[in-house]
This record gives sequence, C-alpha cells and structure tokens, in this order.
Amino acid sequence: MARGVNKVILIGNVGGDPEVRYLPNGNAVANITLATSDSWKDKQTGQQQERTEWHRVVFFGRIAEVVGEYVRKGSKMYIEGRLQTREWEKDGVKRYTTEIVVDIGGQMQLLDGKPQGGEQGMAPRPQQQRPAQQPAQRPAQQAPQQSAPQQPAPDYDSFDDDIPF
Amino acid sequence: MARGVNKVILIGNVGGDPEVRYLPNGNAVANITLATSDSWKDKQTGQQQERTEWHRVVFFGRIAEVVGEYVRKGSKMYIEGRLQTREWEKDGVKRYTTEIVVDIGGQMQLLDGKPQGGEQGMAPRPQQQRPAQQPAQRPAQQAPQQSAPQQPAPDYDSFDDDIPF
Amino acid sequence: MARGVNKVILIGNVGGDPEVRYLPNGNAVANITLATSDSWKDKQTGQQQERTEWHRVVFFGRIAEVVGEYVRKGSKMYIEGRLQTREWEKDGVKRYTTEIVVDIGGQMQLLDGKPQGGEQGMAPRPQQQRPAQQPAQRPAQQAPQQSAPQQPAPDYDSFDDDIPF
Amino acid sequence: MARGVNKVILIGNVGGDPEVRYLPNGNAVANITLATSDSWKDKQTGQQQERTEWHRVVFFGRIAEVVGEYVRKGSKMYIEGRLQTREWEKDGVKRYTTEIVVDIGGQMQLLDGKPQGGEQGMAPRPQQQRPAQQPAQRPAQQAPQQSAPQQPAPDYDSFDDDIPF
DNA sequence: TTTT
DNA sequence: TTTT
Repeated sequence: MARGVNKVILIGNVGGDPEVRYLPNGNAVANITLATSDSWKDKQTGQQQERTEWHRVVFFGRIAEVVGEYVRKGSKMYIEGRLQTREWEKDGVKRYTTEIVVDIGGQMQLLDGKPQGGEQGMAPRPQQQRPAQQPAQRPAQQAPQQSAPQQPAPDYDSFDDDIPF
Repeated sequence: MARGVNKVILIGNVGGDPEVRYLPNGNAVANITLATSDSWKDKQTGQQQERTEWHRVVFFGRIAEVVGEYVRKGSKMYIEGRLQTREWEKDGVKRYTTEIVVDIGGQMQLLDGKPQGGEQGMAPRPQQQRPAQQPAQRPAQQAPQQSAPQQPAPDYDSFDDDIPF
Repeated sequence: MARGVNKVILIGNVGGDPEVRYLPNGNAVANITLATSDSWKDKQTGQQQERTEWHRVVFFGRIAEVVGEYVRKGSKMYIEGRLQTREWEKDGVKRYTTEIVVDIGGQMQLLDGKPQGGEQGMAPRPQQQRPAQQPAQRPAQQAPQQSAPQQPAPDYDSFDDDIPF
Repeated sequence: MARGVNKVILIGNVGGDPEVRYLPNGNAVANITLATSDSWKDKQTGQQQERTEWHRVVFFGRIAEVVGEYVRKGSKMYIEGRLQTREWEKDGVKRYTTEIVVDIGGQMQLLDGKPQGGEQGMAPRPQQQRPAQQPAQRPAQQAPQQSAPQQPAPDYDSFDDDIPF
C-alpha cells in the first residue's frame, strides 16, 4: 500500500555494464547508471548548451537478473521505478544517495534495435555465480551462450511468470 | 510481458457512483467515469474557455472491490492504468470504445480530504451481492457498516495482500 | 490551467507513414497510429497470448512538422500527450473517437537506432506543400534532401525554439 | 531539446512552509520537501511496516511564486518534474544532493479540498519582497490579502499566461 | 560512465 | 518535516 505516488520514468543510455550481486536471501540486485541529456540554446550567448544527468538505478529480484544478462554499457533503456534516498556514513559523516529503485511494481525495457546476430548480438551473458546453498526463488532459465539472429530485444515488467523473451 | 509502454495517469473527479459487477469466474469489475478539465483564455476573443474531458475507467479484481466500497460520485481520484479499445456492435454497425483499464500493474488512490466522521463519512458501502457458488479468489474482509472517525482515505496498488487500509 | 491531470505515455511502433495537413491558420496537424503489445501465458491453456493495442495519436504545431519529416512506418517512438475524445456523426449516428493529443505540453522522441546513412537513412522527407498564403508561424528550416551520415535521431519537446536536431 | 526522458511524478504531503527567494535575474525559486509513504506487512514477522520517503522539490519561475503563495506545511500536492543532482562542497568534501526540479515543462497541483473560508482558508500569503530593481519577467498580479470563500484550490502548468486561479 |  |  502506498500513501502518495512516487514514480520515476527515464529513457537514457547505460553508462557501464551492470554489476549484479546476490543478497543473503538469494535475491539478485543489479546496479547501473543511466544518462539523460538536455540541450538548449543559451538566451544570452546564443550558444548551444548541454547537460547530462546521471541517474543511479538499482534493480531487485527477477528483473535484476534480466538486467545482468541483457543490459550492457551503451544500452538504451526505458525504466519505471521509484525514488529512494539511502543514508550512509563515511569518516563519521552522514551522506545521502538517491537512487531509482526498480522492483515489483516497476518496469524496464530495452530500446536498442534488433540484434544483428553474431557474437556481438543479443546473446545473454553467462549468468553470475550464485551461492549454491541459496538458490534464487525464481531462477532464470539457463540462457544459451550463443546469440540467436532475430532474437527480440528483451523487456520486462514485474508481473511475468516466465523469462521475458 | 509488454512490448512497448501503455500508461495513463489521471487525476480527476468521479462522475457517479461506481457500478460493480462480478464475472463468471468471481472477479469483480467496477466502472466509473472520471472528469479532467482544461481551461484557457482564447487568444482571439480573450474569453475564458473550459473543456471537460470524460474518461471511462474500468477496474478489475481486488481493486474493483475497493472502488465499489469507497469511491463515490464526486470523489477525487488518482488512477494509473492502460489504454484499451473495445469493439462492439449496435444495429449491425461496429463501434469502438476506449477505456482506461486498471488492474494488476495499475494503481488508484483516493485524494479526498479526511472524512468528517458521522454517517456521511468514509464508511465503506455494503458490498454488492456476489454469486455464492463463485467466491472471489481474494474476498474482501467484511467492512463495518458504520463510519469510523479518522478512518484514512483508502488507496490501493495491486501488490497488497491485504485490505487497503 | 488544468484541473486534474490527463497524461498518456506510450512507447510503440508506428503503423504507417504520418499524414500531415495544415489548418486554415497555418498550423500543422499530423496523424499516426501507434501499436503497443502485451503478451502473457494463458493460465488455463498454458498458451502464449498476444494482444496489440492500436492508439490514434494526433500532433499539432511544430511537433507535427517534425513528425511529418522524420517519422515513418515502423518507427519506434516515445510519446507523451493527453486523452481527448471527439464526437462525430455518420449516417445520423453519433460516434466517438478517442485520441492521444500531443501539442505544447506534450513530448515525442524517436527511439530508432542510429541512421545508417545512405538513401535509407535519417534524411528528412521533403516537406508537404503548405498553402503559400498561410505561412506557419514557426516554419521549419528547409531540410536537406539527402541524408547525412551520423545525423542523430530527432526528438522533440515543445519548449524548443529551434529545429530539434 | 532532450535526448532521453527524465520525469518524476509525485503525490505527497508538504513538510513545511515553502521558502521562496529571488535570483539576481528576478526569477523566483521555491523549495519544499514532500513526503510519500509506503506501508507493507513484513512477510516474516507479520508486522505492519511503514517507510516515508522525503523528496526535495525546487520550483522555478512563475510556478515558484504560486507555490510561495498557496502551498503550506501539510498541503497535499501533485508535482511533475525532473531529476537533477547538484554537487556541492563542505569541509573540502564533495557532496551530492538530488532534487526534483519543477519549471517550465513541469506541473504542480494542489490536491487539498476546497478551502473552508475564514482566516484559515485559501487566501494567498502576502508575497515576499522582491528586489525592486530586478522585476520578474512575469510579475504576479497582486493577490488579495483576504480569503474568498469557495476559492478553488490552485493548480498550475507552465503554459498559462495568467495567474493560475 | 552513456548517447548524439 | 508531512500525512494516515
């Protein structure tokens, strides 16, 4: 239940390959940064300006596994999540980090064009090692190592019971 | 799974008390109309103009039951759903009706102020009769017939396992 | 001014080349249909199901000209607009059509990959004929007939003073 | 122009009266914090949990003046803006603060019920002092000091040419 | 750190 | 710091 609405919608490019790890309970967590840019013409100088905004996005659960397998540096993505600010400490000083959380209730979608096939194509990456004694509740089907031509760009919303493609 | 994004976000006022009915499988369906308005000043005449847009919204499942119990004519609501156009026929002519569907994956929230208490307050309406042989999969807890002062305005997103307040 | 919120966000594929026309006041109008799809596995039969939703989208003003020049059948687009239902009559019978209106306050973005260059590339199409006596208030700069390699995918929000690329 | 989409939609309660100030160019800036809450039942303990998220929201321009006049501690608001992270320094250490920026292209709406009239009602607060030598480009019409019964809850989107009520 |  |  929510009192209020807390929704973030982003389309941008991924800054680096995702880092996926597993929580003690076996749930996957994936982190990426996503860039969105604005450009405008300065009213005074007439110069074209550009500003890139970097967003920290963290995925949980099944969607994190999909991100780990299919998202790469440079990928164009749609994501829908919620804002969350974490408190942490360094040298005894409190710091705050704001992230976009994408879990159940969120959504993601890869917007890159169709894979071209070949080794560069849309083949999923081999899955990260998961601690054997803590299996994920919803293990992903083992994906083939080699790309399939014409394999569609994956997308995901949290209500699927199956792998998203 | 979705290919693409199909999202509608509305805040408006409800045109009449919801109509709730039950599908053969026991799932609830609730229909409302929701009004949003725009006003602007006509550039030529300088006159203030106003246009009200009426939206057909249909809720399914547990959220439909909540709507049936708590939403009333005049309620101010936030809803998040998806567009769907149905085809139907009348006098041999095909017609189309576009609705906003709110089910799992959607969200709703009542934005009315605090209930004032008393008989006019936020007490849930008695539930509609449901066919006894087809119980809903997630029957709502029987709500009290009389209003409780300070009872919070209900809201709902589809991931709750319990009654929404 | 708005009382309420009326917002639609879509990502989908364009069903056909846009039709652009000009209003008597010189403003451009562009119409497209946009497909979004859902797929799911039927709980009873276990069969994979798919449903495609077709949305009527209408653009006004400068953004309509950009659509006319750059959007094509098959283009993948992000659009943000508002719902509007028009009443019309045929054979003395009232009909209703619901459209997503994208004008000032809305946004669109082409999500197709980089142009490949060459005749198939991202070169704008020649502009439609516009009635000479009714120049658009914000005429588009005449775009070159031939594609430029590396020309970026256009996007647009209504606050730009310049052509969007 | 934007490459990508950067959109935040919030409905929540305001944590304190807005602080309004004026930039050297005469533009108004208003800051608020907005609370959204989630509650859920812990799966292990069965305990009801609640988490409140506080969002920093900053308004620019005409919309900031409206916020300064009408928004108060406890107000329920809808806002639509974009994420922006600012870098600042304290004791030689870089810090980052993420805010939701609402300016042209954004939207806000007060969701509180109709004012009850009387001194507690929806009367605008007296406007802050503005440096006389740097008038705002779009000065607000001087609002009456006393409340009017039945005055509608103000709302605002950036495309209005007039005061928003 | 992405992308154009 | 809000709200329920």
